[in-house]
Amino acid sequence: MRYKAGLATRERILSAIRELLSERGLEATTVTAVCERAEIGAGSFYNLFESKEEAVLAVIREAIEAVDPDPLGMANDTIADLIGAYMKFIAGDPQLARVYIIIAVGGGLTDPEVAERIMRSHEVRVDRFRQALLRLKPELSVKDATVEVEALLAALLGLAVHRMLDPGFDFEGHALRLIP
Amino acid sequence: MRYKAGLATRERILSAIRELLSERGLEATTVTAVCERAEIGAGSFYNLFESKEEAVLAVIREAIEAVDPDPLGMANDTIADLIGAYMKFIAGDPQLARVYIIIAVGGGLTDPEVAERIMRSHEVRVDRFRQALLRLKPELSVKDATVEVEALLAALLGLAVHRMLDPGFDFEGHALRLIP
DNA sequence: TTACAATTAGAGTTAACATTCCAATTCGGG
DNA sequence: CCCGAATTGGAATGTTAACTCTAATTGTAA
Repeated sequence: MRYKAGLATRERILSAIRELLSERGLEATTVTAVCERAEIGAGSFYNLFESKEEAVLAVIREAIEAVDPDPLGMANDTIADLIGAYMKFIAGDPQLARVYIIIAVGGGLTDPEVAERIMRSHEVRVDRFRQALLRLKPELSVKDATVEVEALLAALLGLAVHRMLDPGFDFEGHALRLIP
Repeated sequence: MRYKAGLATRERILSAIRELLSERGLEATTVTAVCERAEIGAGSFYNLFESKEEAVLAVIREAIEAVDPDPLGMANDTIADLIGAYMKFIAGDPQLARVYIIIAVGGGLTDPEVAERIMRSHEVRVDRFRQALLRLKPELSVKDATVEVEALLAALLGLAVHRMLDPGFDFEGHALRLIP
């Protein structure tokens, strides 16, 4: 893959996978369906990806990483900032957010690599939120701060999941109410 | 299906589906895998169920119903009672709880009937929690009570999802902290 | 006990899936 | 403009899924 045409096709494939994953789930994301949506032949797909799994994992990684944008240099963010960033991800890129939720719940079970990735990204998030919370309430013990942060993140996750099931759900209103 | 043997086989099939769904997700729940685990031939399966879908839907319905046990006669429950019942479902029947979460998130997308069922069961839950909350805090408007209840249910859902991803997660401790 | 319906196992069918192969076309550096 | 490499579509392959068929066995009501 060195020519422009190849790179463009690669992007079309990844877009098709993103769409199919978020609209119809992992089961419906077949190579045939991806090729149809990307308007390419199967040969082109396998010219650019080793396997279906590799291509799907690329999108899944992308979704997991998108949950925590700018992992560096946020050392002074407030809890409100962090919640805002989470809201921005969920509301601002609903497609990738759906991929994240679907994979976190459905695929995290099956694929140990995905499960590992999700848990690791969650640990990072807990750390960051905890630091922000301790700056806001220095009187808390680390343990109490951890509990509070875990509850906060679970609530955000629950809101995100609910929004996915019910598109009319006021995710942002509820997320704002979670700011301590 | 009128003989005892048939009924027993039917139960073995439903158990196998419950196990496979909760352990390995919808994709891995194939008729072949179900028959292997239930130690029967494919002929027996199709003697008892019209299709794979019918059998899987039977388990899914069971899981959705289990979230709200005893739908009648809880008119005087407190919020604490209702949260306790939810906790009992999640912690007391982790297998069926996993099925519920997996289907609510992964399958609710694909299958409109499942999505419909999940939303309906959610409405019922909101009603029941709201009534309990209004008994506890009569000064709240219906609107405010709805918002509070939606946030509470989303938090419970988030905790349940998290517990599924991380079996060591202290679901019950966090759920108790949600009692108003 | 007997007769008939229910149950059973597993081989066979069909379709969809991931993947491979290849001949034809397109790309772009020299 | 020319040539080797990249890219392409689509037909071919092998596998696995859901489901059907059938002959043999088992259950039970009378």
